[in-house]
Amino acid sequence: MDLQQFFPYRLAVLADAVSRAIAGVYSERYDLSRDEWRVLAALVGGAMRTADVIGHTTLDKMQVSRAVARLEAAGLLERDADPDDRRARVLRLTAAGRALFRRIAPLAQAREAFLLDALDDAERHALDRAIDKLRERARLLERAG
Amino acid sequence: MDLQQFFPYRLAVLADAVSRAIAGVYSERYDLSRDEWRVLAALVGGAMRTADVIGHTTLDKMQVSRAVARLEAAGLLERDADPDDRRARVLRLTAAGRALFRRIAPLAQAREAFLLDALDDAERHALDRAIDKLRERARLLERAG
DNA sequence: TATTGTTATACTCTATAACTATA
DNA sequence: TATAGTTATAGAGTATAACAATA
Repeated sequence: MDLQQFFPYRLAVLADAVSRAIAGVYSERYDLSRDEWRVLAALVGGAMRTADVIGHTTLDKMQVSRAVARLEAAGLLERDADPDDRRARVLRLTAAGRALFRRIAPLAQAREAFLLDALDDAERHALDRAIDKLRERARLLERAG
Repeated sequence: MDLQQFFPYRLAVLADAVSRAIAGVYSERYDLSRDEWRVLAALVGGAMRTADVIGHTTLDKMQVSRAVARLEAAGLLERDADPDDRRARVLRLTAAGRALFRRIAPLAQAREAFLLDALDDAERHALDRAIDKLRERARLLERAG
């Protein structure tokens, strides 16, 4: 067995490199963590409850809670009580939060485009389908333990 | 910008799921960390120096040093002085280390096969090429910072 | 002086669970 | 009694650098 050819290894190495490449546009310059960036991206489309952010991000409730606390402290996000269920919180970006996202998103998208430019159309579509299919199978294996 | 459709996000989510699926075969059952598993896999082909393991795994010298210390304590690996350069160490799996790898590798490869079975030949080849091309571009972006 | 590998330290992340306030 | 979200805490992983031995 050759580690270099082992698909899960190659995928992990690639994903780490891509993550670092994207983090480059938000971590040092804007002092955001990956989780904070994800919460920002989830909320830029509009306000939602913590539980909905969890559903949109693969973050768990603690990760969201911490990311939200830091974003709130930085003035990028507000928490309001949900009138329908006062245990819940409605999360909403502030103008500053939206402005920050609008500065970062084009840089992140430019890097995404640069990455995908390496692929031809057939490769891009195959990759797209492969990601969905593989994720489904990985979920099955995870459940198996 | 939709996070669900953002390629780096989808890739990270997939790679996490695949990593957990593979870790399932070595972490709980055999109490190995991902780094220890990688060092084991790197050395199963034969003895090599710490520096060579670094080159074969994307681990850095500290990660290798710690993984090696734990594997040695578990009797899975030996460290010998390198006669050519007495600063260096030659790392070599013990019989127990090789036996452990031979128990785990088929399970890991079965999971890899199960994942890749979701793809047809064209998708598999496209994915293969895409991984190499994307990794190269990601490296360029990382250097840009 | 530079390099191999180890150790130290501080920092971040993660996982588990206890907790508050509602329902 | 269950759920939404927060806080606490311990463990694992990460990053930086100082260090000993050797080149």
